[in-house]
Amino acid sequence: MPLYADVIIDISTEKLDRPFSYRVPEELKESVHEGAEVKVPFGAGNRERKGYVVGFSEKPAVDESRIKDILSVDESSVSAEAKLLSLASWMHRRYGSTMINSLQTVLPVKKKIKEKSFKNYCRNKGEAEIRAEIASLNPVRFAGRIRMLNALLIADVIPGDIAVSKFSLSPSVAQTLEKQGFIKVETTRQYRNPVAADFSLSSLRSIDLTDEQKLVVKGVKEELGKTDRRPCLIQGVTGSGKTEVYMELIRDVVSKGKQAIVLIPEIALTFQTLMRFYAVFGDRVSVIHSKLSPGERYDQYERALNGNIDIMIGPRSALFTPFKNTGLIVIDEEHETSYKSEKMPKYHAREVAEYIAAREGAGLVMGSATPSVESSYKARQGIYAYFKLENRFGNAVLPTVHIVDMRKELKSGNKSFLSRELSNAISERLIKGEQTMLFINRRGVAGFISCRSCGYVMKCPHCDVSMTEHADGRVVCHYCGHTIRKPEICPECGSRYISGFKAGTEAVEAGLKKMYPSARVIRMDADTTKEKDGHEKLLSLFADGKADIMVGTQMIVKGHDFPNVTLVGAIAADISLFSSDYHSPERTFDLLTQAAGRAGRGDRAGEVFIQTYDPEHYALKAAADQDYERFYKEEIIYRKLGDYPPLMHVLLLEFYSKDKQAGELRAGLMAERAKGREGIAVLGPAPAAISRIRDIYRTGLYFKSADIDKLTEIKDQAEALQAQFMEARSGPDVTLQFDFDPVENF
DNA sequence: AGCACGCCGACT
DNA sequence: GTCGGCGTGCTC
Repeated sequence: MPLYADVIIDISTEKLDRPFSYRVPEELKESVHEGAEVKVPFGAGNRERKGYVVGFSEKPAVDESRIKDILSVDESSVSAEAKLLSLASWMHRRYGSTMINSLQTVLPVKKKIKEKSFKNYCRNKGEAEIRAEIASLNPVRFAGRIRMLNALLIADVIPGDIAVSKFSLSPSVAQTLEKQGFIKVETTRQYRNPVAADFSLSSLRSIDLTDEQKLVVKGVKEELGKTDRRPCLIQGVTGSGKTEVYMELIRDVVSKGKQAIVLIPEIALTFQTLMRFYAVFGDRVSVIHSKLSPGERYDQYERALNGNIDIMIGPRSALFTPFKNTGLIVIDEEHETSYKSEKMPKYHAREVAEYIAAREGAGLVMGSATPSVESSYKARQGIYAYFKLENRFGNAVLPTVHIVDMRKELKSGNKSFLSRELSNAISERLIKGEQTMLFINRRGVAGFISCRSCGYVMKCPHCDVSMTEHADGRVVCHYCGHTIRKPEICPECGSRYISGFKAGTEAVEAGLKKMYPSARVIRMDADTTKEKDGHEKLLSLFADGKADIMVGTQMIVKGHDFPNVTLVGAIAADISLFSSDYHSPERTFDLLTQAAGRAGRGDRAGEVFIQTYDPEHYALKAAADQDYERFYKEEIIYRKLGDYPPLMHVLLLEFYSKDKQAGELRAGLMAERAKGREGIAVLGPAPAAISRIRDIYRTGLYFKSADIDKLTEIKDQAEALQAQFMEARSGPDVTLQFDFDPVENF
């Protein structure tokens, strides 16, 4: 039986960014594999081109007669691209996404490539000659050539895009003109460097390490020098100088001719962080982040490929930097949930980094003030090497943390969102001219509209969520964008008492303005930071002392230091604890620990108030005492009791369908097939927490096992079953996604 | 990107 | 007819 391979051709054109089928000759069957670099004949001229195998099929996708044979396989290829391709193939198998999805995750968008390589058409003959040529040419037959020659009389050099757009230059005309020697084609590639845009360095800074940092650097280097090196976890309190440790390790790796990748959560990727790296490593550093255009992004990819840079800083996608010889991967703020992808393939950067590091023989270093329970567990098991940084720079004093029991407040008649203690503290700061930060956990506190007579809550007709009232009188669904005008009367009972409850931050902002009319309040949430530099603008406004109080969501807790902030309040600390997600206590702990770290970063001691309806919760108490150990010990017990990671692995199958029954039916079938297997627990199927979005019904099916391989088997089985359904094309469409050790609530 | 094909004016 | 430039569309 003939075998066909899907090959993507290595030509940087948008239109070719898809696979082509090729026949695998008998003698190459052994050596062709997913991710392999192959030579194939391409196009009418059968020109030999480089390509990469991205998949296989037994049936030809197009008419058999059109399919050509693969010419050869380059087995020795260690090109960065081939490595990325095989990484994509690994992710495709590991996380159960389609090969195309994996490829799109790993490879940059090629479509903006035109902006990257400029073609310039330069005049190559004298004016007289050109005039003579124009005069001799028939103006009707050679219209294209004359247009171009005339243009050359005006300008010596004509950029390619202008030639095409203004003089409608076709490739055949350009070719003829070049052959006749009238023009010379120059291709310039210009890389945009997002780092060095607006400053230059006279000299590079050196790295000064404290004794404690030196010790950690030494320990990590020793570990990474071993042949059976383990990933290293550095637990360092805020302000202990983890970045210096990373930089020294990077300097060492770079001096050996290797490259380094530094992962940072997008939200923490500030200009300051970047500057620190730039000051030490100069323009051998580059960065990718979400604000870069596809073109700029692609340029950074090329710069890495060509060996123009040694260090890449960025969010989880920076893992796919095509370095020739990656020597070190650093994951800063290792516990951050943004390292888990929400799109297929739903990979975790930590896991992929481990895979890359093992394959490349590179070191993996992770750091956090509050490591994830998963990583801490591995460190305690000896799977990770563990290091600690305990000393802070200077003499920063730990803030005093108060836990405020909001139930007592309510009993004594205080119905406001602020406890008396916290509001007293705010008044005090206002008088002293010091700043206050108040944060609210955004989850579950989006505004909604309800009827006070009958209790009707307005829901989106397409999603299983309540709708949110906006300031301009519109009512919007935050999941699908469905927008309607706010109704005058309750559609259920006709009462006029239907009104909106504002989203958390908005309500708090309004409340504060009422309570402290003279205070200058800044609100920072998804709404107010929508515009391009909204985030930075608000932060610098606050840093410059142009506001007294900043209200916001999690985003205000991460990143910037404000020396004049001496008071931090968590308005409703336990909202996230109510979520059924097993990560909630951990997230609450992280958030509160970080929030507490915001208070008193200057020389004045800070104060922190944690308002809660659940003051006895271990996560809150541990955060108040800034006691990671205690939190971990308590948390790991709950994880054990609940059979959650890191002790067990979870696989979530997500079924999406327009037809409610079809999704449930298929989930039920797959649950049935998997039942009775040893060492695997099956939970569900059950409707998702949000059971419908955009008219698509969502059903979840969970599997738990201590052995990740067993879950992978389940995934493979489900994939095969799904493929059968796709083939049969019977009944309504049901799509299936896989999520290993899910982080977000489904 | 590069090649072929079809269109259309010009010329034998 | 048929030659050849020019623009368009496809490449397994």
